[in-house]
Amino acid sequence: MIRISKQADYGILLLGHFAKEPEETVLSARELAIRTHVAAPMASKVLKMLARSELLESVRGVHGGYRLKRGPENITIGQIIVAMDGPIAVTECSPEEFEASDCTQEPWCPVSGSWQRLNDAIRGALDRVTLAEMTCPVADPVGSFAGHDDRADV
Amino acid sequence: MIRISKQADYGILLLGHFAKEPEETVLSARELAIRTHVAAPMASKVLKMLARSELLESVRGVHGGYRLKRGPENITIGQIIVAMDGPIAVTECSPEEFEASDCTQEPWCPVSGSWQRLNDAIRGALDRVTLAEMTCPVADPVGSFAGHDDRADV
DNA sequence: CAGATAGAGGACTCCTCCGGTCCGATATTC
DNA sequence: GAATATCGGACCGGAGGAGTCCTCTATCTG
Repeated sequence: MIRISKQADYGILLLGHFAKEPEETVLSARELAIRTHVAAPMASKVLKMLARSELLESVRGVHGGYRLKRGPENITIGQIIVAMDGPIAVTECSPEEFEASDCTQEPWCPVSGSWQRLNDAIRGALDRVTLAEMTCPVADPVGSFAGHDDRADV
Repeated sequence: MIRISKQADYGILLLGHFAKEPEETVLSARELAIRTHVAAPMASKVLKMLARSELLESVRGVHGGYRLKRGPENITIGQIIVAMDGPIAVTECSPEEFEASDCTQEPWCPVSGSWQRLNDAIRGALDRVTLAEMTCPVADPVGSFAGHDDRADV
């Protein structure tokens, strides 16, 4: 678990292909679907969402398609996930929606306050990686952004 | 998204109640269900899983129940989530299961290598918070483990 | 020893929500 | 105006999570 949705996954994948092209390159949904081996309607759906989130820019009409709105080094994984899946939060009971939520725990919840920090930690991790770094093929693109790698498997 | 399962949530909640008791306290599933307002069968199920993962110790028979196996400062949120939801990984295509996976992307995937680092980052964040810190009511229990809090909302 | 209590382990059902598809409308080019 | 794209929805099927229940075993108590 602790998984992101498949659509967010696709989003990163699709944007990855933009990052490997020269800036300002326009790629159509169909073209991208072929390259990424994602079903065409699905790719289209994901691209639409990314465009609505200001990560991509759409070019309509013949020879249209999508274009990266910012440089790949200015797009973080966190932003992509938010675009696809909505706000990042591991639990429903985030402070922003305490009232609306059906969290029957709140008054007794011994850990209520600390969720926010956990969420922040994860957000931080996701926002410290840019698209450019993700697509950089081999080397150590991000430094040891995990903090410390001396940890064994969780 | 980027959410943990509800059961993991319950797990943290339940363990939180142990952390607030003196060490070695034995609490029955029924008692905990009442305190946490979690349905009894559900609480029982979660406790069983936690016991199997060596986080709790069970005491059978009359006046039985569960007891924390380690001090709350030696139990991390990451461990609890792993116990409830299995290995932490945001995508299916983790290297450990490349062969078995149906990841049709691998050969072309522009981001394959970097997922591991992302996962590590998240694991790190979750393992840097202990149960003891989560239950500490107000203060700043964990320092700014988010790395930097100067970030706005993602 | 017998009965009551509590956990162990699993099977089982319900139902939400994700993944995926499709269609009609609109915009652009030639 | 015909061809090609995106845009914005609605729509559906199924996997898997959430939750329940039942039986078996272990332990304590009277």
